[in-house]
Amino acid sequence: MKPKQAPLYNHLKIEKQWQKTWQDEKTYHTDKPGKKPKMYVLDMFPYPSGAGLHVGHPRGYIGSDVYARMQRMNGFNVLHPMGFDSFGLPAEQYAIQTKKHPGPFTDKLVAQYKQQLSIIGFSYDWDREVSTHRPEYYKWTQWIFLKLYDAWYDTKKNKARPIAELIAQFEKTGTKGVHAVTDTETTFTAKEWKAFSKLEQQDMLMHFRLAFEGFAEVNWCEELGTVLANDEIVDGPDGPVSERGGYKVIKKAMRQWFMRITAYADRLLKDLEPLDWPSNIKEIQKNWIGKSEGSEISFEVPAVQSSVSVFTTRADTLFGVTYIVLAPEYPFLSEWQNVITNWKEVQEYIKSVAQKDETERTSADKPKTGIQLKGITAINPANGEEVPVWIADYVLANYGTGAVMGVPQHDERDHIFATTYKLPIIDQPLVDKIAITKSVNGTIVTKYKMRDAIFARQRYWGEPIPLRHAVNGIITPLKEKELPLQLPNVKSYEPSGNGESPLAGVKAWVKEGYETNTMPGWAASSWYFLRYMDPANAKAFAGEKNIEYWKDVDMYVGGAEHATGHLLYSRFWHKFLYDMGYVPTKEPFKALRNQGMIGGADGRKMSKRWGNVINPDEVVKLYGADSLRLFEMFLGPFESHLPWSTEGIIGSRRFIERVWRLSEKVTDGKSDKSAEKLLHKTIKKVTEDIQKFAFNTAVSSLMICLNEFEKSQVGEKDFCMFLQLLAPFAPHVTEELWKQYDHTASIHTSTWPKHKPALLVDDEVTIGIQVNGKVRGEITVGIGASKEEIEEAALAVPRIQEFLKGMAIKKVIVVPGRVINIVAA
RNA sequence: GCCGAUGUGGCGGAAUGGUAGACGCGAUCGACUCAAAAUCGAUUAUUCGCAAGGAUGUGGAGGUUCGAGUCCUCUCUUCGGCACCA
Repeated sequence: MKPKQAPLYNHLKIEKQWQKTWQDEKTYHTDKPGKKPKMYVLDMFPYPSGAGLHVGHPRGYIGSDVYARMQRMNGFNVLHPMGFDSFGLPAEQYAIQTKKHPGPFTDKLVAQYKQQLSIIGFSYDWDREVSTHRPEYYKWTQWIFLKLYDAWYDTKKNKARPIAELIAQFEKTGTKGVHAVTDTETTFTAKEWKAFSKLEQQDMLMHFRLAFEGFAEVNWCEELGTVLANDEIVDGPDGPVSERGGYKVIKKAMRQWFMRITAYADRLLKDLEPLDWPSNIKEIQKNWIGKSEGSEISFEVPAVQSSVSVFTTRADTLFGVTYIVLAPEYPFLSEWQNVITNWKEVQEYIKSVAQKDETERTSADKPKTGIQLKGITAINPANGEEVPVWIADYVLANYGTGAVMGVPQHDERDHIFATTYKLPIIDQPLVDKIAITKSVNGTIVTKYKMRDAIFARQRYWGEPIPLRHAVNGIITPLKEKELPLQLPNVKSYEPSGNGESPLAGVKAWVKEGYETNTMPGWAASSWYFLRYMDPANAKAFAGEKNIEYWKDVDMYVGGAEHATGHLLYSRFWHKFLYDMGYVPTKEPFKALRNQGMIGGADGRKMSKRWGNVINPDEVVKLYGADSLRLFEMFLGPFESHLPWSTEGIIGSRRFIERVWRLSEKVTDGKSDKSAEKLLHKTIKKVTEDIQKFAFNTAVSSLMICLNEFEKSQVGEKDFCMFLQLLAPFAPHVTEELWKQYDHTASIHTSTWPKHKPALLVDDEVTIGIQVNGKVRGEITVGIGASKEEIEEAALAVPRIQEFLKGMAIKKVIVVPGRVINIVAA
């Protein structure tokens, strides 16, 4: 029954009221693991910043919410959670400036953010909210870190294993040869292993652990007394300077923690293939991992009774080698100094290269420099020819072997170098790569461009790394029951001035020997999706039953900018957890969709600087959350970057008002046949479109349906089905209208409509008539009309006869239901 | 430089090789109104024409096809990713 008198559409009242009801009644509550099929729909959780939301931010959330809502109505047990990635820079900066603890400030930001989200009407199960800066959460981030610390990668079994098993192997049989992942020479017997000091054993094991300590070049600013990220540095007149203050920035090797993501390079590449991800994201990850297959070939250097091993993907050009080039950092250079006759100049060259920064050195279009190592030559193993040995800064020390063979005839860079230094360029026939590699005793190898990831920040507002350093250098991981290792209070949030984090200034902390680095931003976000499965669990990062049931994320929605960061790190951690038996799936995110950004109406990025920021709170207040949601979905393809349009949202608002007004003329009886037929077409279209994230065309088809409804008689049942189709987009207004038709339960837990196939078929169809491929008219024919009948009818049209006058019909093509093309000359 | 996208009315965009421009915004005209707003109706790719109707048209140049926005070749624009990775 419809209400006697419909009130005016008041979005403020309706939206507030239903948001409260949904919250009170836990309409979007996720069921415990059971028989119901699961559907995990996840948003990339936000990083709460003081700036708050603009209308571009919720776009992805709206898309995933529409999807989640339809799947809920489809009968799935939907897990659709939200949380906050709450460690990081904004709160850190705030703490430095105000000298106040970032905790309360972060809590405030989280609350603010949540408030902004809540008025948009998302169907999140807020009972599962997580914030990564809370000790209950980061206890498990630390726990996973310890598991990584206590693991190594077994390249034979191609999986991670506990480090204890490696130690047992060392004690029993020792080890032999070069480890494929770490490139470390480890040759010792069991006896020798036992004779190692504790520290030596620790150092050796450090080459195997998946979380390990090492040294890395960082951007160091002496004046600021801190390490800077790449984007905090700008180019100055004499090399790089800090963005803030313009102080000189140099490269400095510092102790760091790392994650051995390179151990997983091949699996990260291979397992990408079957994922339902946007192809460009897969492509970006693929390029980032950068697999290349080639050969390692050894060139004898008789003068020093040694050899240089080069890596090449073009072993087939081996006969064209005219010189060998080493990276300036090539490890054995100083051992050869007595033989190198121009050692002084060589040394100077190496020094000058060291002063250049990374970007200066690696920009492809800068001139190539180098210097010959006089006094030594290398022997080409293919033909025994003697070739000169050079060092040059276009060769990178940390890729391949740090040495390359120069083939100017076939390599552009070598060609430039050879031309610059007047080295010979010779043309030799190509040979078979594999055969030549074998014949010169080389090996076929696979290399990756991807590097191990630095896992440390010299900042306060991050997870403490749960390790103790003893005075003698021995590192002891904390026991599980000692977790979480909570962040201590500090006097100053500023970096310490000698490159260490503010934790280094806490006496009690240092006395305990705790690690003073904190974890990077990507630690917490690499596993948060698992925590949502069982967010309150105090005994595990998530309970087994929950993990078994929820398994992985079915639909993940977020920005494409995480392609080589978060999305890669999460996959790495997940694979590790899989290897160790903690999760049942190899991949965390089965399907991924990227939302496009919304720019300012002026076509520029939405930013305070341009004064083009639109605040969603104001839009919601003025037009309503339903209008905002509908408009953001209608604006254009989900993945496209689109400009905001304040005029445009009026169309969505009008649409909702028209739906509201239509409800007044809905009858108890049946709908017109035409209206009913279109409704069922719309059901099919909307269902398919939401399924494939084509929200803009789904909304468009709802508009088309409404246009027809306004011209027809519409029955209550059909109108309610229409409301159901609209419900994921405009949850408030549809709930309000739905409840006016004697429904006690929420529209959002109702069953998604199914189209009747019989109603999709039309009796008649209008098709175009083409003459020689040009449209000259149209006819309406019965759906069952044969090709002959259509042809006859088309030829009977006077206008067509006019066109065909004086021409002979050569051929007639009939495409049923579409077009008829008459070919004549 | 390499890899991947992208280009359609005034604007956002739609279109399994089959009637290009759905849907929405904007605009123009009309109805309602004392008037305005809101609402409703009509028109709205360009161009020639009084009209009927014609010609042109999906960045550009070719091609395949009865038929191309869609497929192929070359090329340009814009945007992302990587960037001396041998």
